[in-house]
Amino acid sequence: MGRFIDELKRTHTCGELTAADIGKEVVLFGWVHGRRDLGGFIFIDLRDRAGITQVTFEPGIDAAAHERAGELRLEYVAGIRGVVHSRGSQINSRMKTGEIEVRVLELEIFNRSEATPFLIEDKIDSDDSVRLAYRFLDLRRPAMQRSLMLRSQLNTLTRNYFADHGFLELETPFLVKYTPGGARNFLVPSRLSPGKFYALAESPQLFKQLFMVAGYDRYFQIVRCFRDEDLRLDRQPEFTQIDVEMSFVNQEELFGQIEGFIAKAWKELLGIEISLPIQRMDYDESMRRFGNDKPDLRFGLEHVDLTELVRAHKGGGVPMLEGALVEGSIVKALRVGKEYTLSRKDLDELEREAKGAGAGGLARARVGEGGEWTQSPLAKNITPELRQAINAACGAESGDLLLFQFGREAMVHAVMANLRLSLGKRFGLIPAFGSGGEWRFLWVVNPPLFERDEEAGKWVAAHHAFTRPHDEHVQYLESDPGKVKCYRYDLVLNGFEIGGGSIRLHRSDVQAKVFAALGIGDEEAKSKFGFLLDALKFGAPPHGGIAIGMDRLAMLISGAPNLRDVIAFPKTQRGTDLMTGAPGDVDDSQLSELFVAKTTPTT
RNA sequence: GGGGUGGUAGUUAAGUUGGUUAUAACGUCGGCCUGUCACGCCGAAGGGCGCGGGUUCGAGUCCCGUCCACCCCGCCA
Repeated sequence: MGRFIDELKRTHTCGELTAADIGKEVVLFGWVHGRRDLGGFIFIDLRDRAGITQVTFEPGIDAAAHERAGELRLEYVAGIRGVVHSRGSQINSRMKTGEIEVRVLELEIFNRSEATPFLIEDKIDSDDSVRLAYRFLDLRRPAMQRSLMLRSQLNTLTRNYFADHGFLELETPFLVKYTPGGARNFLVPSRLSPGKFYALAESPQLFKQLFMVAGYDRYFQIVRCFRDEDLRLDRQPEFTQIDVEMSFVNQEELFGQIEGFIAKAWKELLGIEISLPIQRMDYDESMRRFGNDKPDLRFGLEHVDLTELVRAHKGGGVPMLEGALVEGSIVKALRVGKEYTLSRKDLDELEREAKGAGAGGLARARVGEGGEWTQSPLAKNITPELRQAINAACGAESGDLLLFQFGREAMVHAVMANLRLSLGKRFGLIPAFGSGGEWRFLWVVNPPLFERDEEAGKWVAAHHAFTRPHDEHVQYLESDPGKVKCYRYDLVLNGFEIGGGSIRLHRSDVQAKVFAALGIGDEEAKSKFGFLLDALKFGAPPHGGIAIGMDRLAMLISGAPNLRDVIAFPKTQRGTDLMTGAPGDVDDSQLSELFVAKTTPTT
C-alpha cells in the first residue's frame, strides 16, 4: 500500500469535524458524494457512514493534489490529508460539518467507480427492482445506513436489557422436524436420511419451552425464523424475532419485563418516554370496537355493534337485516361525521374495497334533520323505532353518514376493520410513515383459546395448542370450547402487531383436555408433539413467553415505509433475491445425492 | 390462486383522438470557470418504448398473451 492506510491512519470520520477542530491536520477516508469543479478550485463532498465533509483542492496549496482531484468522480474512494479550516462567511448550516472544510495537502484515489445506476443519496427515486438488484449500492445511501445502524443499536440494546434482567441468551436449531399445521415450512432434504426432510424453524417455540423445563428460568434470543408464506409490506420469508421465555411468572410480570424493554428502546433510540404501563384491552372489546385484534388507536371511527338492537327489533322490517338475525351473524355500523365529506365516487370505491374483502355490498344512510334516512337501501322499509334506536346508538346527527355491514361475524369484522382504516387514510387521520406523531401501544389480552373452523366443522387452536386457558374456564373445555378464554397476548403498535405470546400449558392433564377439544387423538399428539408432552410429565415449571418482531420494531422506530428498508438483503414479493438470483437451479447430480426428483411445475 | 397499480435513454418521468427524425431533467463524456455546496455556462453521446403475437397503410399509444416490481385478499401471528 501507499502512504495512506499503512502510514497515514484515519484521524476522524466524515461526520464529526466542527469549528473546535480548526487548525488540526486530519486524515479522512470516504466516497465522493458530490463534486464541484470550478476549474482552479475543486470542492469534493467526502462521505462515510458517519456523515459528509467538504474537502477542497487548490493549486496554491498542493498542485499535485489539485491536479489529481480533477479525476475524482462520484463514488470514487479516496483518502485525504489536510488541514481543517473555517468556512468563514460560507458556512453551510444544513450540514453537520458545515462550519468547516478540509484543505487538502495530499490525496490518494483508492478506487474508481463506474457511473452508478442511481445516485447515492437519500431521495429514493428508483424502482424497488433496481434498488434490490444493486443492493450494495442501495445500502450505501445514507438513509439506508442510518436505518441499519439503528438496527444495530437495537440489537445491542436488546442484548443489554435482557442480560441485565437475568436472561440467558441461548440458541436453538434452525434445522428441525417438520410438524404439520401453522405456517408452511421451508424444507431441507436430508442427504444422510434418504427421502427425509428437515424443516427450517418457523420459530423456536417448542425449544424455548424445553429450556424452561430444563430449568434455565429466563431465556432470550435474537433469532431468525423462516416461513414459506406469501410476502407483504410487513412480512418476509426470513425474519428476526426477539424471542423470550420466563419461568414462574404470570402474565402481568411478563408484561412488566417487556414494557421495560420497549421503554428503554424508545428512550435510547428516539429519546421518547413511553408512559407505562401500556394500555390493555380485551380481545372481545378490540373486535367489537375495531373489527380486528391489532387496532390503530391513533384515530376514532370506531365500530358500533348493532346486533342486539337489530335482534330486539326483529330486523325492523328490513329484509336485508333479517338474515343477520341468525346465530353467528352480526350487524355493525360506522358513523362518518358530517365534518368528513365522501363523494359518490369515494363511496363507490369504498364499496368496491368492501366487496374485495368479502362483503356483499356497503349499505349506507345519510341522516336528516329529523333523524330520517336518505340515500339508503334501508330507508324504505325500516321501522322508525329501529331507525331512531340506531341513530341513538351511533350518536348520529343530521348530516352524518352511517355505513352498515351485516352477515357472518368474521366477514363483518374484516370488512369493517378494513373500512375504518381506509377512511382513516382518506381523512388524513393516519400519519404517514416516519412523520412522527403518536406511539399508541396496546396489549390485546384474553382471546378465546379456540376458533371455529366452519369448513371442517370443528374447533381449532386460535394460536397454538399449548396456550394456558383461564383456570375458571377449564371446566368448559369439553362442554363449550368457544367460551374458553386464554392467557395469550399480542403487543400492538399503531395498527401493527409487533409481538405475541402466551402463558403456556405446563400440566399434561389440562393439555390432554385441550387436545381432546381439538379432536387430536393420542397417536396424533404423540407424533406431532411427543417430546414436548413427555417434557411436561417431568416437572415442567409454570412458564410463558413472547416473540417480538424485530424487523417490524425496527421499521416502526426508523419510520421506514416497509420491512425491506430495515433488512439488509431482503426478498422481493415473489420471494426472490434480485441480486444473487436466489432461488436458483441446482445440478441433477446434487439432486440425486439428496434423493430429490424434480417435477415439471404445472401452470 | 385472485384483485389492483406500474414497466418509455444509466435513473426518474412526459408522451394529446394511433401519424413525419420519441421529449425533459439528473447522471455520463468533452470544453470553459478560484468560493461552490441542486455550482454555472457551452457542446455531445445514449433508448426505439418489458417480452411475444395481433389489428392497421401506419402502434409507447388499440387488442390478446406473457414476464417483472410493488400494494391488497386468500395464506401467515
